[in-house]
Amino acid sequence: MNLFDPISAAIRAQFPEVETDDLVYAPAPKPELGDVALRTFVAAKRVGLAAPQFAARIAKEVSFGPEVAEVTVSGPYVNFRVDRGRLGGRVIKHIIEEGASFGSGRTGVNRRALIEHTSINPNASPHVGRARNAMIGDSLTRLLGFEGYDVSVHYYVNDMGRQIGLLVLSIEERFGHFDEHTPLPISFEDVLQIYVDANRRAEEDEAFAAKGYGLLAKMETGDPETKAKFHAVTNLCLNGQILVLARLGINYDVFDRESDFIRDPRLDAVVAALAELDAVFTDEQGRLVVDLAKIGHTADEGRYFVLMRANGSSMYGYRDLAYTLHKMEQGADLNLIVLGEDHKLYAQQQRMILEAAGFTAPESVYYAYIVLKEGKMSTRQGKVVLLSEFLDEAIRRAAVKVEEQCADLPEADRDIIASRVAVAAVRFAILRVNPNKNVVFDWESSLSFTGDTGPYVQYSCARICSLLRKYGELPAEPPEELVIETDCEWALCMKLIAFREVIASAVQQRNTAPVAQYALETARQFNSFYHECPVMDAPTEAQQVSRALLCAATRQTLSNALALLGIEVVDRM
RNA sequence: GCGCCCGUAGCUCAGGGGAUAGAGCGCUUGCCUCCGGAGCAAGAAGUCGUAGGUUCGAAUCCUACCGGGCGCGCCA
Repeated sequence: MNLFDPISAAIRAQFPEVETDDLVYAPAPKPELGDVALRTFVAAKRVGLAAPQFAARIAKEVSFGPEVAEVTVSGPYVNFRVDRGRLGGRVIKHIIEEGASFGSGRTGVNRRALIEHTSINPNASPHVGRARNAMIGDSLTRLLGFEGYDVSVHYYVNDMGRQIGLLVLSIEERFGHFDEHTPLPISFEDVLQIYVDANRRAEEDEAFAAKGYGLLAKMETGDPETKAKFHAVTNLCLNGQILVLARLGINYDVFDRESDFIRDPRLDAVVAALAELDAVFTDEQGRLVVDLAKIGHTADEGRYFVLMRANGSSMYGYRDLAYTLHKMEQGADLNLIVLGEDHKLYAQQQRMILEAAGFTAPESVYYAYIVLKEGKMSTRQGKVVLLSEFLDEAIRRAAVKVEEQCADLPEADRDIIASRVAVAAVRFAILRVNPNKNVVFDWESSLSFTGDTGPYVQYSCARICSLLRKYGELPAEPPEELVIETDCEWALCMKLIAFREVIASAVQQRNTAPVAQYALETARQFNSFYHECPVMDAPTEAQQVSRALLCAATRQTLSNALALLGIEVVDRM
């Protein structure tokens, strides 16, 4: 459904050389100028006229249908006054018919997508910086699902590595022997401090650090006892992490363990292909190294990529190649991976290697770090704001507010509302910022419930719910034409229909931040309408129905937008 | 040093070739006998990092510089 198709068709009837895509519509900058503005720059070029001349000819020569009430020219712009009731009616009807899928471009129907995100080291409770990855990944998952993709969410469990080795050592040292079958003597919450201590000690105590590597080497050879210990520790951490993330509504379909990709037979083909190109060699110290210069890398920096250590143990990047091949073998139409911007070069190197060997790499989505005022977060140094603490505080603050607003509701209901509001605040604060920007973490602004926040959008929905409860039943069949007399009703209609373009662009850019921005603008537009236009007390019944329908369509649109951000609406708050 | 990203109001952020650059927070002022004040309306606040260039038109594209973030051979 394209609202201005009739206008475009009329113009093309007169000027056949103009393409539909050349005709760009936007709300007129001021309501006095008209309802819709057409920019003629592109189309004018096509016709071979200067934009102002072309605009004038459109106004004079084209005969428009009943949708258009008035045409005026302002320089290169053609401003239309349209039949608001007719077009608005079409918009509302469309939204109500589409319901929860209003806005979807259905670009993913009958297609499969695989997305990997979060993939935190299973060593401690996640901090809000890591959560940015999870939220972006989860939001993209929802967006792809909305578009019709069958999405599978993968979490790569890095259950190998020196850091896990150090953790295992420390726990064993302090609490004695354990394995996969005896319950660990510690809880998830204890791990962070143990991890911090272990890292500090490894810096000073060389023997300790070496023991960590030793454990890793044993792990790599498949020693069952070591494997059991690693699994015990990583399971504890992973389960704890999953629970925290689930509180934010983030879930996963598949957990892939790094330790399953040691010495993967698929890697032989990759190394053989690289050897064919003379791009892999064993260096003087016995390491297996890729020379990326042989496969298209131009800079000196990052030219060499080590696959295996001299002692024969594999590097993370080597195992990751196998994992990527494993993911690509699933045959999804779209493969995404969400990575911190510190992984950019690494991901490029992986891509180069895979493509040189005749495989394809997933598409990367990057995000910049959330930093503290004091500098960047570091789990190793314990310099973090934990996601669970952040969420706890958000819930605490939301509960206070819900208590005073919804005193009549049972406690269980209030708890649900407080938790949804808290999640809205937390997710919105992070998701609304474009991922390529650093975020300086601030407790106050990210836990605010007023202004440009998730709860503000939720509040707008709750307000509509309340209003529609009082209004009563909406007509089953919305009328073809609405009564739209004020500028703010019309502006709201225009805002609602713009949702589809926002989604299309979000899908294309793999970025849901604009969806958050859109939700804010729409909520603001609605609240403005709400204060200016009474619904129940509108002068005529036709007007009451029109406005009530406009409210319902707004709620649907906001609810769809919030759903993509992983935020649930509430009918009271 | 080289590469990638960012620089817009006091602060946090939108806008990423087109009409007078927009929000929120904070500040000033109105609005609850009125559908929810987690709200609305208005005001003050900007050489869009700097300097060149491309264009009918640049916050937006290009180049250089400045400032910040990230990365650059046996961490993951």
